[in-house]
Amino acid sequence: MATSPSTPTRARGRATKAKLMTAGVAVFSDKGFRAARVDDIVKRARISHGTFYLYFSSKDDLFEQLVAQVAEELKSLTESLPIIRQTQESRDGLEQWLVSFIELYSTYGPLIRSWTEAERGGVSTQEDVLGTVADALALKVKIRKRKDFDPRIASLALLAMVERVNYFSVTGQVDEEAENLSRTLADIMLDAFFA
Amino acid sequence: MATSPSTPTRARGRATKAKLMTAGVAVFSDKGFRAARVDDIVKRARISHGTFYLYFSSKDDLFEQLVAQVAEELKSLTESLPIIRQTQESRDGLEQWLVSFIELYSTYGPLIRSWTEAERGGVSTQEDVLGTVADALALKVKIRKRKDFDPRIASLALLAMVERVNYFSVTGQVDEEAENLSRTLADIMLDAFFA
Amino acid sequence: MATSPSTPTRARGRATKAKLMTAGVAVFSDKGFRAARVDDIVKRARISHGTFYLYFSSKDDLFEQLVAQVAEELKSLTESLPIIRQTQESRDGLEQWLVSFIELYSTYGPLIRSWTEAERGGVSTQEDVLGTVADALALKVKIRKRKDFDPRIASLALLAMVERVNYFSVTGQVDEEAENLSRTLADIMLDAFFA
Amino acid sequence: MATSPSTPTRARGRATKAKLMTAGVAVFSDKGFRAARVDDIVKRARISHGTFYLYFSSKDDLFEQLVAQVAEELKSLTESLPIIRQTQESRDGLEQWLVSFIELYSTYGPLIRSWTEAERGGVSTQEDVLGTVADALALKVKIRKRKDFDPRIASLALLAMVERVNYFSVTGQVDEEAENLSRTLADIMLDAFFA
DNA sequence: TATGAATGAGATTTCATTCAT
DNA sequence: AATGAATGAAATCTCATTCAT
Repeated sequence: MATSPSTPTRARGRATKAKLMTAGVAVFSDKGFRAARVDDIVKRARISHGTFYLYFSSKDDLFEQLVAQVAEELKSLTESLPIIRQTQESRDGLEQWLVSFIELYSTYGPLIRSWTEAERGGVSTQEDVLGTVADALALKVKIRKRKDFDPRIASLALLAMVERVNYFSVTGQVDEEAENLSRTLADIMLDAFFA
Repeated sequence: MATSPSTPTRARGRATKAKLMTAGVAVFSDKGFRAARVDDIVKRARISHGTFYLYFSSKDDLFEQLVAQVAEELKSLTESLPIIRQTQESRDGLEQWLVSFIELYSTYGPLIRSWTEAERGGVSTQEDVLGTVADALALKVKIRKRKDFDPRIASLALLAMVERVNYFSVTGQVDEEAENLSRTLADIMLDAFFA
Repeated sequence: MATSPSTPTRARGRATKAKLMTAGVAVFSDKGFRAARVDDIVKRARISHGTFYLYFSSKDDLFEQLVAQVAEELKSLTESLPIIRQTQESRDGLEQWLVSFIELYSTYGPLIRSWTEAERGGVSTQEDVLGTVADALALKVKIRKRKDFDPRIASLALLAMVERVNYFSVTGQVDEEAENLSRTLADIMLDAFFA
Repeated sequence: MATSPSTPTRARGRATKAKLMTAGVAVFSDKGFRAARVDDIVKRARISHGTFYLYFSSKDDLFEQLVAQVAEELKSLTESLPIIRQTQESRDGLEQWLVSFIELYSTYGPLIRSWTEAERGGVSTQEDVLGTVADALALKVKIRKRKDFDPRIASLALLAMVERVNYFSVTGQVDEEAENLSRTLADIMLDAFFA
């Protein structure tokens, strides 16, 4: 239908749009895509109902713009992933990277979780976030082939673990300090890869 | 509001209710709680609209009854979890158990994923499925204390991994045979626990 | 459930809400609470269906707000009731007051009659309109104690009579001019009180 | 539509029908015609849903049969009303009659109140119960014409009073013994008629 | 650029009545 | 004569989007 309205040109307009996007992350995270009401978003942004459609052509449009934003940040993140070998250096590098990963997930995790739900036409599933990162990870892990599984699955498995534990950490179902978690998880990952 | 209508007394009624519950699992899994239409459910069950409300007082009610059913099955599953040691026997037992776990997830996984979305009043999140099973697993794993993490987190992490990989398997983003997966995952778990 | 939506801030909104309340009185009066359709109300107000729920969270909510409005007007009415003695002055004052009472009943009588029907939880019955006014009346009537009845019952009885006759007048089962009625009723009341 | 099913021929059938009518009085009285659910009625009668339609072709049909029953009893009541003059004998007779009237109202009052609500096609209003009785009463009262109102209005007014007070007595908003009430009301009536 | 109000398509829910046993 | 189950038309309510100012 209507294409996304043009980007606001003045400072005030940009500020309004930013407020709406921040509110969008919060509300989509809280309630999921479907349950999120445009009303919830505009209330949280303290913006009027009509103004929303000045910046986004629809609820979908807002979601897509948020996704694009996350994708952007994810891209830089995966690109910063170091080569992983069975060395102390790698361990430190991986741990460091996991801190960033977890940080990103603290902000966007629940939003990403609502990804699937928002898919319209089956497109988004393939653009799976974890899958993408896992593929990058698999390429960086210098691991010997094991007869029973390939690195891609292992990467996916381990990232899933990271994501989930972090999710529990964010929602308070597990209370460990972030720092602690990343070390623990780095340990498990390396143990698993190089068992 | 209205309380859940009484259980049907005759065979025909019980069959109808069962049909509706089966259809419910399918539709909630497909679309998530919010997007699922009562209409979708009754159409799939080939039952009239009004009949739905003969057995469930609302869409919420159906969901809650499904959750209760899953919880029940999960309970038996966790109870059947064997003690896990660093032996070949344990490996086989765990692998076997994972097959059951994965099977359960094949049926109810997507439903469980729509859990959060359906929560009304924040109750459900705490009754997290994985969390519950993870706690049971932690108790069964005979593992030496590692300085940096307790078995509960490890269990949770590993189950998260299992769940996620299985989810990818179900949705076709990873294609491995179930049998293969369970062995792979059992390997990773034991490696991680007893590294 | 949902709480009553907030009051409109601008003139147009207030006008719309007023239109809906006026239509509500008419429709509830015509058909009673249960038989009244939200559809009837919005059609009469020439307002769209969705707008109704912008101002009232439900049919119940509209009814409750109308009841509150009636209660408000009744309060002023009872407060304006003069002291009643066996004098010509009192007779005139009472007659005058009855005119107001009848006028109020012409507007809200049928609505008040649908009170009982709408009661949810048995609250409304006790807040009986006539009862309230009768109590006020009993306090204002300077009457000697009669051995067989107290002023409160007499007041109630007489007001009931007034209400009913007026109702018949409104529905055309009795055709007397309003002016005529109030004099007649004032006569009967004073005769009864001071017989 | 369907005409009323034929009267049951056997004892069991008659008992069932009686149970349904009793339940009908109770439920219509409690909730009014519209709000009364067939379900409420059959539950109270401890009869199955389907059986209801064995005896009554519709909810309306039940109501009409109940009305007919009340009308019957009312007819005998009005016929038993004595001539009323300004004598002690008349006072006693009227009081006695009011006892019967109140008794009838204790049973059917709330049902009669739901009369108007049930009217379909404006027929019932004219068959107003009080109106009918009032007319009978007016004929029996040997009263001199007052310049300002005719006996019919006075009768109606007074009966309305009687009905209403009795209604309050039934619902517990006034607590006087029935015996007491009838004397009080007889007093007011005669005072009013023969002031 | 911003807003409060209005809209209406589409969802959920109710309940008198019919059906099969 | 009795029953539990099924039906579907009609009602209530929701909410993304558009409109007028």
